This record gives sequence, C-alpha cells and structure tokens, in this order.
Amino acid sequence: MTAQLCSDCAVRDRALCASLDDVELDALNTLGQKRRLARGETLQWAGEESLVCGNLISGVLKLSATTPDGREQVVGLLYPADFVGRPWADHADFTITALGDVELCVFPRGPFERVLEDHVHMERLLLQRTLAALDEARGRMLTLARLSAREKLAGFLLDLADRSHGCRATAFGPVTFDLPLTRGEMAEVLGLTIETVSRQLSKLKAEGAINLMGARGITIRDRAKLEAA
Amino acid sequence: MTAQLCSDCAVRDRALCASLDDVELDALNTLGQKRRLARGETLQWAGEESLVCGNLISGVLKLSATTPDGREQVVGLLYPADFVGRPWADHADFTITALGDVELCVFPRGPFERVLEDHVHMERLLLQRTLAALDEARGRMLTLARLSAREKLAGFLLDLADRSHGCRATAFGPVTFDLPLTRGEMAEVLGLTIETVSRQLSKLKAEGAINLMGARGITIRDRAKLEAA
DNA sequence: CGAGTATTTGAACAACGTCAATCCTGGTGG
DNA sequence: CCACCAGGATTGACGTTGTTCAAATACTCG
Repeated sequence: MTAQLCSDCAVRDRALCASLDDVELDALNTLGQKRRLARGETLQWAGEESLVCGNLISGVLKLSATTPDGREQVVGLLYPADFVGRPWADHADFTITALGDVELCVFPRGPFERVLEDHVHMERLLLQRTLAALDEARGRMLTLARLSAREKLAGFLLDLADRSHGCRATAFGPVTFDLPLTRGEMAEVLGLTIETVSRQLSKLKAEGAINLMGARGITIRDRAKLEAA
Repeated sequence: MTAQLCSDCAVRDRALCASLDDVELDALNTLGQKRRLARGETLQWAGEESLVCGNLISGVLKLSATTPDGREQVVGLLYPADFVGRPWADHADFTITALGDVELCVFPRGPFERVLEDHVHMERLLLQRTLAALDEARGRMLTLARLSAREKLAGFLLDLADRSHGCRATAFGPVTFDLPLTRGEMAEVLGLTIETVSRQLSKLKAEGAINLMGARGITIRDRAKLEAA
C-alpha cells in the first residue's frame, strides 16, 4: 500500500493538523495510516482498550452509549475534519460506528499523545474543539430531556439542512438533500423510537413543512414552520 | 479586603493551579479574586458576555440551559476544585448558579487565557479535565434519554452518596447524608418534574431502599437495591 | 407559634412506547 | 424487462410512564 501524503488530504486545513507546518506534518505522516470503514462497521467498542486517535476524512461516524440491558443512545456525530478518539484514557467509554462508508486517518494513541504534548498549538486546538464539543453535548442534554418529539425532529432536520450541501432553487427557498441516517438512527440520536420519528415526519409532511421522497430524500419546504417548533 | 494567599487555598492541590509552582502561583494571586455567592445567586447568565474563569473552592454550582419558553435543564454540576468558565468564548452558553453558598476564585477571562497559553502544563490539565467532562456529559445523555425515572433517581442517589462524606456505621452498612439539592433541583438535573422525583423517592422509601428524614436528610439503606435499578 | 416554602399525594390526561400488521422501495436474478 | 425479495418505513390500536393541575401536609426560620 502506498503511503498517503498529508498534503493531499481532503481535510488538511480543517482538521487538527492545520496547526502543523509541512515539516511537522511529514513526521505525522509516518505515524498515520488511512483506514476505511464500511457502513455499519465499528472502529471501537465501548469498554474496549482505546487504541487509536485520528481525524475523520469523509463520511459520518456515530458515538454511542448503551445500558447494560441494551438500550442505546447516540451521544455524538462526527463529521469530516472532526477529531476521533480519546487521548489519555485507556478504555473507551463509547462505541464508534460508521453511519455510511467512512475514511479516516488514524494514529496509535500513545505516539499521538506524545505529538500533542510536543505541539502546543495542536494541543490548544484540541482543547478548543473539546470545549466546543462539551458545549454541544450540554446543549443536546437540554434537547434530550426537555423537548417534545416534534421539537427534537424539527431541530435535527434544520441542523442537517445547514450541514448538508443540498441544492436549493433560491436563497431562502426550499432545500433538498439526502438524510445521512435511517429512521432508526435518527431515533437513536434523538432519544425516541423509530415509530415516533416516522410519525412526526409524516405529520410535518402533512403540514407542508417538509417533503419526503423515498426513504432518504427530504425537502425543507417551510423553514419558518420548523424553526417555530 | 486583604488579599488571599493561594498557598492557603483549600483546593490548592486539586484545582488547575496544582500544575503551578509557588512562583507562578504568586503571579496568578495578583490576578485572582475571591468571590462569594449566596444560595441561588447566579455568577453568569446564558447569552451574557463571558467575563470570568476560575476555580470553585467550596459549595456546589449548577450549569443550566433553558429553552426560549422557559423549560430548564441542569447540564452539569460543579464541585470544589472544579474549573468554572469557558475560555475562548465571548458569550456564555449556560447559566451558572449557586446551589448552596459558594466560594470561588475568579480571574478575568482574557488574562486567564494568557496564563493558560503560557503554562503548557496547566493547559494540558484543563484539556484532560475537559475531555473527562465531555465523557461525563455524554454519559448523562444516555441517562436523560433512555433511563426510567426510577433508574435516574437511583443512579443519582448513589452518585451523591459516593461524593458525600456522609457518616456510616459500618463499611458496607447504610450511609446517611444531606442532599445538597431540593427536589426541584434534582428534577432539573434528571430531566423530570418535582412530582415524579418525590413519588419515586417515596416509592424507594416504601421498598426499604432508602430512608428520608426531613426534606434533606437521606439514608441509603439497601445499596444493592439501588444499584439494581 | 405562624407564615411561607418545600414536599407529598391524588386523579385525570397526554405523549410516547410497544406490538403487530402492512406498505414501500431499491436491488437481484430470472 | 419484470417479478420477487428483504430491509426499512409507515400506520394503527393499545398500554405505560410521566406530566399537569390541584390540594393537603410537613418543614424551616423568624
């Protein structure tokens, strides 16, 4: 397998590595390894030894927690350029699974920690991202605990719409894009069941707020109505 | 007001400052300021400009988020030696309120950020704490979204019991301590209502798992039964 | 002792989950 | 090209949990 060059990396200037110059990057390059996961494959199981850290290059990963009796909750979604892994913890608290096909760049955890320690700028970037992730997680606690199913779904759809590069006819007109998650996965993210997600989507469609095309396609028809919820 | 000496600080070696030697500490000393909050006072409102960072010295703080229409969720509790504030964000996302009387040591945010940047060891400590806080927040997402009221309460009580220095007759016997929160505050933390919290406590008492004495006193009578839930 | 607040308890209700049946839809192979 | 198949999605009926509204009771601090 040919070594990949960081300089060609799709997320070179958005991932943590943006804090490194080309020379430093070369050093990392020898440590890192490209890794691909197919839809549904898991990079790491909760409870397992935490072996790797890295950057997500393409695709979406979910981070999930489970109760002893099998109830599951997605506690985070990772998008391209996001940092993956948990430095300084020898056991992982969460399971990391690919939602679609995924490409990432991984480093053995120990050596990666040493790189962090040697590169203050990179460590600071990670701190800032972690603080932001913490804010986001806390915001999601409000969502999970206090919003109604309808509110959760409306907010989630708006979030996806903003993140997607869906096509739209006019600046404020309808946006169309593909959901990167199944109904079941949306349920896991929002703390609901498949049926509730499906019902709420149907209701939003009936009210004209959205349009559904096939299992994955969606159009935000009336953004204001979603925002109201 | 007499300047306080860090060397006398109750959390000198557990807070972030543990990473500093006495000389560095002197420098911080001139920046920092003791601050007291009475029960219910708030240090910072969500949306407000984020002015201070600091360390909690004594008491408990709650971090909470609210919906536009006033529903509230506690997204974090801070205990002595915990770090308070959000460096590198000019607006606070969460409201910080004292649950009991509180003592903390605060620094203006800007200068504090500079101290962080100049003290790699301290910055690393903050990163490690932030990563841990993120794990905890994510764990609480599972609790909020998937556990029943009974499970939430049982878990919360065990948590408090472990944290409290309550007195116990024998090593594995019953522990008695005072709840640092009202029923209403527990409800805010667990994503429930006051009534549900009260009902579940009554039920646990009826089952002999706990004992309630007055509004605040509690005894963990049957730890195993709580852990089972 | 007494006012004000926190807590407990009850009854009716709504939202969401569960169980079960049916419907799509996209992919496969004849 | 079309029929079929499997997994995901939808819909319906019903049960449960937790909320809401309301009232009574217990604490705590003057």
